[in-house]
Amino acid sequence: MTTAPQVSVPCPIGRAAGLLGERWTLLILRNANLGTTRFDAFRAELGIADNILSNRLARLVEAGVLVRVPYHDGGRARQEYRLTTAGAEVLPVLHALAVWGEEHTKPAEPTGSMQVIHQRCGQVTTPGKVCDGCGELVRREEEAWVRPWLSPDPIILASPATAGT
Amino acid sequence: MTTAPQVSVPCPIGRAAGLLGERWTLLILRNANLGTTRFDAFRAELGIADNILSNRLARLVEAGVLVRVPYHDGGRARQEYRLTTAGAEVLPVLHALAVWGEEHTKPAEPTGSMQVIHQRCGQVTTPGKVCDGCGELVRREEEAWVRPWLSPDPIILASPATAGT
DNA sequence: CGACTGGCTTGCATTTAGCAAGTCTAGCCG
DNA sequence: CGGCTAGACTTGCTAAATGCAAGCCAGTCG
Repeated sequence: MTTAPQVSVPCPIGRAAGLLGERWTLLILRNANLGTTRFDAFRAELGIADNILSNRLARLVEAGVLVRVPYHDGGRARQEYRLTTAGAEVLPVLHALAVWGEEHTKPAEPTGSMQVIHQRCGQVTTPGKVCDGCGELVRREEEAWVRPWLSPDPIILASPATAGT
Repeated sequence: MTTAPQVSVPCPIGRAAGLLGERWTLLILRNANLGTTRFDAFRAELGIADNILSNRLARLVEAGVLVRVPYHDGGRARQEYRLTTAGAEVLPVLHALAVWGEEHTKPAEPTGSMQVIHQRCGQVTTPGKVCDGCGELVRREEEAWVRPWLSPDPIILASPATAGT
């Protein structure tokens, strides 16, 4: 495992990087925060190999970042990977990466850039901060992302699986 | 290269993760932000293999996150790797990781946890936020980290290499 | 009953990472 | 002046991790 040896070092940054810094993990969590839950959907969206996706999902479940929830799809048992609270709380990391990436890296070909929208007031705002439009704290349930290279429609962030579910 | 294929995808998170999410990179940047500049020092602090360190430093220089500055040490030419502005700006990512790691991961053996101190008022504060003690914005030059498993002394964050240097 | 789909596991081939040892430059020591 | 040492790397080789392709199994559709 790539960065896993670091998972129990004394530095919290080292531990977080040891788990989240493995290849694909941050991308999986990004998509999970945007509502992806199924194995196939992750595979299709990320272009990740099956065995690695399987491995990563297992590790994230083990780490308590995702939960595996069986559900029924027309009578058939299927699995869903839902965010836990810990998974939902990687959001600040994603925000920080989004800001840094927007500022310091360039896409291969110019595309409209990602935007975070405060659904309550409808304004575009800086990721991870108080709303630029209305000055209020942007709550997770009120936050949506626009990723114009995929679709012009905003995507509201997924809510974590509640303890009872 | 581990995550490098992602460096020019349209999503800024993907691009940032493609560069910063490579193994060791976040740890190198963490230490660089704490003042490490020399090859040997990174090697000793991280326990990273020479060839990989060499490779990562080269990639970070290429990405504009670090600059290689030759300097004189008693008449001998040495290299120093200094943060650029882009390198200094990964700080929010480190803050987010520190908070998440502190909250959702456990060290192998209990140690005093990492603390961020606002030097101006001397208070411990939450990483990446307005000072919990005095309510003012914590500027980078006023921020110090205490990492008690290494030393009880606070370490003031390194300032990036100025354009002229 | 055969095909199909979602969610995986298995088997290699290819990349990376990790370790050890070697190189090169340049002071410093006696 | 010859040998020694230190910093900053390369080079070679082994051990993991990644990627691709194929296979499997349960259930549902036609």
